[in-house]
Amino acid sequence: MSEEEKSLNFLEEIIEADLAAGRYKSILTRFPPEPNGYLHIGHSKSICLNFGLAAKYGGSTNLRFDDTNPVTEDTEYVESIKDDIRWLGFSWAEEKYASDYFETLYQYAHTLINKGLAYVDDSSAEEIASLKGSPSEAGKNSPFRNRSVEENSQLFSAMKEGKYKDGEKVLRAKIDMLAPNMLMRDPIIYRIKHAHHHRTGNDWCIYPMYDFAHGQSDSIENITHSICTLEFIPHRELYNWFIEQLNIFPSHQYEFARLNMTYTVMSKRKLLQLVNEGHVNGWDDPRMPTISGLRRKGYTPASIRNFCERIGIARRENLIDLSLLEFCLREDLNETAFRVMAVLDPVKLIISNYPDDQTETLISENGPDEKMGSRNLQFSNELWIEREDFMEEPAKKWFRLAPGAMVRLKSAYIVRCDGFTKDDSGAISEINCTYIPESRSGQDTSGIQVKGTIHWVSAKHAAKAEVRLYDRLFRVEDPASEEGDFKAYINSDSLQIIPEAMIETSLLDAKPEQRFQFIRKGYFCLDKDSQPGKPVFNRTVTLKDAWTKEVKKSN
RNA sequence: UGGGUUAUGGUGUAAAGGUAGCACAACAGAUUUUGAUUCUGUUUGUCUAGGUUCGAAUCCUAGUAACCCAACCA
Repeated sequence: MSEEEKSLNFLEEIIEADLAAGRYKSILTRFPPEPNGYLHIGHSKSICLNFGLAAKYGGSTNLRFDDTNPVTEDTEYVESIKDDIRWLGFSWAEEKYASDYFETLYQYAHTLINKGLAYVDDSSAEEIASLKGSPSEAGKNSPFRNRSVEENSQLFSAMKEGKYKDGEKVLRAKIDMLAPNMLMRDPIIYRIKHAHHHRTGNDWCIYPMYDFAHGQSDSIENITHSICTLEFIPHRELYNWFIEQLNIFPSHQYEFARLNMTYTVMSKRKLLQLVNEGHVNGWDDPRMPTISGLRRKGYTPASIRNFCERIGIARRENLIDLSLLEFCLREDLNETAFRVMAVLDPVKLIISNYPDDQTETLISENGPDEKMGSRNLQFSNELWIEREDFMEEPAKKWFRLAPGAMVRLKSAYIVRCDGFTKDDSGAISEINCTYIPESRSGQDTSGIQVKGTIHWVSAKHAAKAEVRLYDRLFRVEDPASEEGDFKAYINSDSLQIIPEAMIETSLLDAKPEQRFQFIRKGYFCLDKDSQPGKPVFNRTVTLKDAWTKEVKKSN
């Protein structure tokens, strides 16, 4: 074990080196979402990283909302983000907002102006863009670049006072229009937005840009390691430039590769489209890769944390198999979920030699671990079994029910199929069996060995439930990199609703977010749409299924 | 005037000049009152071409490929 712990990711190496060199007494990280959408599984990689690193090295983590763009942000998102982080199992040291620092940031801007390092530009957005050049073409200086410190100072103050309309003026850092890094070509650091901010209301009509808020906020909070994703690499030069010019606490930015996962999309923009255009039913639709969607689907916080641990941290682009996430989920659920019986596609099984007026109470274990206890099951001569567990003409290697064949009814008796009846459409309507009285579960003296065990529910005692089965949202592994609109690759069969599944009555006591294994069918949990007496279950994940694979292979 | 970042099995991720390891996936077998779980085993890899070295995924040289940067978004 200690051998494995020796291999550190590159951030752990940096931190250990910093600590060993005495550069910091302890580390402080931050998780900095913009409150303009819901968190997704990609964010959980960042959350686990930032909080995990701090925990590992005895530091702490701030939650900071990067709320510098009032037109896209909302309190609704702030609350959902906090919920999701707490649900994942993390606690932040301090809850901060970039907007807490608007006054300080404004003063910083004046500092820059006074040093001759910022100027007010009256150019239009188009003019600024055209003078900016391109990656392979140098930029040109703005005609407003050489305004005096006094004029800039006055103009910037006037911007703050609301003397100008949106877009009329901006404040720019005066760096180098020839810089190969586009971000160093006099980046805009303040723009005018007469908009209502979810926290500061109408106090401000100028708002700092990301680059003039993020690093400064890190610095103000004394963040030691500011960890972000790869696309911010070019920002690091600017990040450091501001810290140096402002002479403030030197936080350092480090970048890692964001999470991509097969059969889903991870950009907020795309997820927003799925929600707004009705391809899913909201941000917490169980098919969404959002934390709230995964949570509603039945994912456990531990499984997500474990997943984030296993995928590792590095600096190369990656596309993680969805199957790894599902593996982590099953690993957790296998140990914790109670086993119950539910029949999703019911067909009637009649036991001809079991008295019609008799009901028997059987005992079934709740799980592989004895500590999970047991419960009572009602047994009678009329049962529901899964339609797919009967084959009129059995395939090879089939060891479920078929004419003349025997199977064990889980926790009950062995039955032999004597015949069946069909309805007018040719579908099986009833399966006739006899049971072996000496084969009762736990006290079997029949000596009969059967290969198959199937689940069942007593028809006379069954309750009903709606069951929702979810499949992957997209038909292709990487919809975002596919040609054309990613929405063309949506899996139209990602949701299957079973209006009336037959469930054992103990499931009527299910609590929200309580997870079950429906034996042989998968893991399920109660959905928030449930009403008293009218439960709704979501399939969290299927069980691994060697039989279906076998069938596919022989076809 | 372009700059930056990254390349290890199907997918991730280790190996800091010295046995290419681990996990997922796949495949095979054993156990099983869940065709689940568990257990055992197998297959598959250092971007290319040169070079240095007793020895290279690692160092050097030259290529190649992928990704990021031209919002008054973050």
